[in-house]
Amino acid sequence: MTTIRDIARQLNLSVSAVSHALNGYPDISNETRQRVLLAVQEMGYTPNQAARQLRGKRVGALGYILPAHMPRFSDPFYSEFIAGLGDESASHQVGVLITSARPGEADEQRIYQEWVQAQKVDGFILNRLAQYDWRVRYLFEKGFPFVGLENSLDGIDFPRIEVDSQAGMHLLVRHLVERGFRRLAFIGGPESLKIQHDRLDGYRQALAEYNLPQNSEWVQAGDLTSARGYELARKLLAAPTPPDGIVCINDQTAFGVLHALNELGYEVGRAVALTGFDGVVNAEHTQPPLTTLNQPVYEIARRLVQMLLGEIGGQPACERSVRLQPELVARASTAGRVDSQP
Amino acid sequence: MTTIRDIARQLNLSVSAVSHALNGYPDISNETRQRVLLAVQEMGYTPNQAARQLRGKRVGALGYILPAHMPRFSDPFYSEFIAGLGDESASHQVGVLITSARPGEADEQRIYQEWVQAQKVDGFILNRLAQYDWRVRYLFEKGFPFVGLENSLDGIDFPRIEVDSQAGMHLLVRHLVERGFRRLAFIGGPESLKIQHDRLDGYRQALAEYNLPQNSEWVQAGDLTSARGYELARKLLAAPTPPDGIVCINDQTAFGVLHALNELGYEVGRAVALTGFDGVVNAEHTQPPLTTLNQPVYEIARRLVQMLLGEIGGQPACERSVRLQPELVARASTAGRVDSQP
DNA sequence: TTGTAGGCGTTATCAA
DNA sequence: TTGATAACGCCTACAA
Repeated sequence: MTTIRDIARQLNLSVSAVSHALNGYPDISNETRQRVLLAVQEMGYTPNQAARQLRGKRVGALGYILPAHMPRFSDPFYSEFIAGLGDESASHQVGVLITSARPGEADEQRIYQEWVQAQKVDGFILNRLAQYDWRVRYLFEKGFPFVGLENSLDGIDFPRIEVDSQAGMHLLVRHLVERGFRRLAFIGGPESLKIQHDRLDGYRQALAEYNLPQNSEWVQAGDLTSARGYELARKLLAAPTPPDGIVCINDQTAFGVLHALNELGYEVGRAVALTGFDGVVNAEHTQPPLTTLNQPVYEIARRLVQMLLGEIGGQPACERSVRLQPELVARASTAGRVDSQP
Repeated sequence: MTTIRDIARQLNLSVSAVSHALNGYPDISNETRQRVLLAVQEMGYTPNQAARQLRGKRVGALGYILPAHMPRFSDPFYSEFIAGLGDESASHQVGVLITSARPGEADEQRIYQEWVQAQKVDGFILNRLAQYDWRVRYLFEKGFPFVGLENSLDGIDFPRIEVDSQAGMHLLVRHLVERGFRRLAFIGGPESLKIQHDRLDGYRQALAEYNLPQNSEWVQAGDLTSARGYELARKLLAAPTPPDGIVCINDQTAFGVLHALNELGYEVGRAVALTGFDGVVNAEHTQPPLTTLNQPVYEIARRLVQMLLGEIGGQPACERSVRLQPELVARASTAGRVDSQP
């Protein structure tokens, strides 16, 4: 491994001269600097991260812990999100250290603590925030930099991006009403999740506003997977008064619901409407294509990295909280109501 | 930050005593060891990675560079794969350092080099191998540990998992023939990719074996995305002699093809058959559900991590090359041929 | 069984 | 403008 000493020896310079030349200090002759740069090129030298870090510099890595609930964890949201994190951090010459943990389990806590303690990363990106989130309180208390997608209710003001779920749900419900659907069910996610509350509240408020019937049986708690969406859809449709529209907390859930609807012979978009939330690419290619609320996942991920790097670099973003409006993407799954039971 | 010295001071011990106690040396009294362990617990001490690494130990991170071709990169294959990498590495107390780079571009090369040079990671996991892969040659030459999903043709024997694409294609084509489909097209990926060659070869061999018609217009080069699958399907079906079956290199491509087929009014599974490759969860929920060759992506990722850790720890796997057979998952998209043109 | 000392590669401080 | 030297936190011979 080529070290800074090798360069120094090669050029008959001192280590510190080389270091200065490399780190852009102004007190080095231009000629020397050129010689150093050349040698670095030729000998293929890259500063050793560990040594640098030990000396008090940044680690050059951001932490992200994938909330993988289950072994066969599969959600295109995350490939987009991670690609966004990766692209943006690569462009700033930092990496993203990733591992996965089942949310809420002891392991998860251990990993966060360890990465903080051992200084494995310079900061964290959080998503899938809980209403009251242990991670937020812990990191804040430690003074460790972090940013989040969504907020928590812990009363801590951290840099974050929020997607206006409630406004989105209003858009969606209005759209459904306009297309003639009135008996709207909601398939959500785990109780503890912040987005579950926001989206469910949005759904309820919108129902009230448009004088739509409310029915506690129409609200089901899923787990953000297609498999669960599939099951709950069958359950909903077997009820005495089945809904004529199903609003899902995310696209992945909607895919499962769509499967069930197709299998049961419903004409989706006509007899029953269906909507998702996220705007993943796959939603465009379902049969029928899925109406959804698009969040610019890739851009959000990039922005989060920017905010976090600012935070780490000691330049806290002037705007602590960025609020984005999801965009309604109307597709055939909500084409318009026509009575035709299977 | 709590350091090993803090612990030592607290207990009136020397640093090395603590170090020994922690690293399981036998020359420490049991009582002392207990006291140390307790203090470590109480004071929340975790060894500093950087210092440890500088001292010649492992970094505690594996590298994976996501081959993200495009901004809105979205493929459930990767969320499964990354979850597998994350879960397995977490259980061995190491992380996965991830970034993304467009395959083949200069950036990609720079990142690999930098991570090797700066010792950011202990080893690499490669996938999407090219027929002749720069990364394989580079890492091998540097003596840097790595494992791969798929092989390359560089004549280098590295630890890897291979999925028998050719056998898989045989299964698939036989299945299609049995169901009455004979004019089979193939939508593949970029020329340079190893899997493109393997799967295309498998397709061609199987066609020959079953005396099926070959037609160069039926072989299209996509890019593994749904969007491109959608376009190419429309092109294929507009041809003078359209196929009655479309074999896709991966599920994601097949999703786009399915969209096109549905849109054009084909009865998928009857008039035209469609198959994917990967076995992502979403393939189960399409309309109709997609016949595909299942690879145990999650398990593969875990196994790769195990192999890589063995390699790093100086215990090269006895089996350098694990060969897996993909499993045919027959679903409605290949139900059986019935003549009914739209 | 415990303590002392040297060094891993960098950067920062100070002196030349 | 450059050079010597001291940390950073940890591990490990070797000495006590």
